[in-house]
Amino acid sequence: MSGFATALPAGRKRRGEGHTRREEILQAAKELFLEQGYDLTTIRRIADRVGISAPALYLYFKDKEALMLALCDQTFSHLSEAIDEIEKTVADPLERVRRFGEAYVRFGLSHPDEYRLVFLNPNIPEPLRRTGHRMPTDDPTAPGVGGALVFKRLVTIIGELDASGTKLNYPPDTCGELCWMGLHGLVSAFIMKPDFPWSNRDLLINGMLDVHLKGIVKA
Amino acid sequence: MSGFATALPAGRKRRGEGHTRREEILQAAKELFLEQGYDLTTIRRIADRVGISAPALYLYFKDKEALMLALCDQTFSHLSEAIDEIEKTVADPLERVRRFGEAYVRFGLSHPDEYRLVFLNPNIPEPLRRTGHRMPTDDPTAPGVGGALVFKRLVTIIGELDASGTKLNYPPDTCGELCWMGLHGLVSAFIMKPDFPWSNRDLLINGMLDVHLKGIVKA
DNA sequence: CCGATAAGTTATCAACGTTCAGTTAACATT
DNA sequence: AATGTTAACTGAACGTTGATAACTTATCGG
Repeated sequence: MSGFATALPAGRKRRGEGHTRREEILQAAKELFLEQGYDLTTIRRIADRVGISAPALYLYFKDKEALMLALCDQTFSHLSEAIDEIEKTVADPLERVRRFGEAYVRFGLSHPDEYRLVFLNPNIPEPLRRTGHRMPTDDPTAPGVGGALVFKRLVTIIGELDASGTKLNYPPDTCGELCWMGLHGLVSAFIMKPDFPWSNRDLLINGMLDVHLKGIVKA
Repeated sequence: MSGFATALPAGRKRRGEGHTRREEILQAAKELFLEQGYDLTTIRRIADRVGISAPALYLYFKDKEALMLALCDQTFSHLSEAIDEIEKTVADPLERVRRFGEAYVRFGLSHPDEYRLVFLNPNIPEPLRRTGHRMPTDDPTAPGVGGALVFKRLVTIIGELDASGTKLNYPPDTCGELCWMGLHGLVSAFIMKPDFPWSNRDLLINGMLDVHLKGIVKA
């Protein structure tokens, strides 16, 4: 047993100059997805950038969708780490919620393609669409669940806000859902209509956070 | 001058049994888009359902994107009519905003597929996505502006709220954007994750409206 | 009937995701 | 050192896609 899931047998040299072809592919795909979006990024172009043929890509990923989902999970784990950091360093529950919101929005805006794929993609190919966005699943290792887990953590944090004695205007679940919906609407709008003349971006982000934080806790 | 923009010269008979081929195409495309989404709906399948060949479709629409945009406008004109009704019957500015929000959410929830088509279709062709949904345009006859016009009307209504003397926490534009983003997040969430165990739907709708109305006007 | 034009066809294109069948490179064993 | 095995890879091809070109048919006014 190698203990090195996706690697070759130990000592084995590879064709390409890179050491882990899978990582090379992920990197190239990530660059291209970010440059041109999902649709315009073709398997052939990814392969070209890596320096291999298109079919070689299928040795590492079942299809284009699996490749993108692998990238999504990889990306969402970064957001999850940012939330870990907040939970470790921020004590005040209300401040935690705000910091979560800031991190969430920042993440969405700097990873629009991954955000789109996970949170607002109804046109995903059939097998993926059948399971919605995998939210109902309870297997955290399944591909594509990163977004759902992050959402659940916000609900948890707001639940702690309630437990810490802060009086809420709605049940904790409802507060969490409202807050997430607001942030999600904000991020979606920026992503889907980037050229629209929105008023100042930071004003909108802070405004959304203020509106929801004030609206959630009892006056 | 015929006054019948897309029609044939008066008295002219058509090949198909339908009277306006363009409408037939729109109807078939709408059904297929709603059944299978944008990507899975092919030009050939639309043509099949209408009973014509694929290239014939290009006699009526420049490309697949233009067809989609025509559908978007058609759908959103219905929402626009509902807003006309509110503006005619509701005098109080704050109440107008709330009623707008209710109508917007109701529209989204009762036309989830059309809403998806216009506001959260990330697999829309790249050139279309780059321009958002053409929100920046100021030509009201241009295709694809239906959603944008509705949004602008909210901003206008909130602007009147400001003009009527109610003090706002942010500029009217910003208030409108925040409010729309919140409602959009709400509708999107319900549409995209209908199976998620959300808390009570009406509680969330009213909660979102309360949160934003209270957050927008000065305490 | 005729010329014009609207409406539609077949044939075809390049590009896409993907699969197939075969080839090369690196190892373990003899 | 030759051999067999297998991972890694390639070129050619398949079936579809959106879209175009070139051509045909139907319907009209005159």
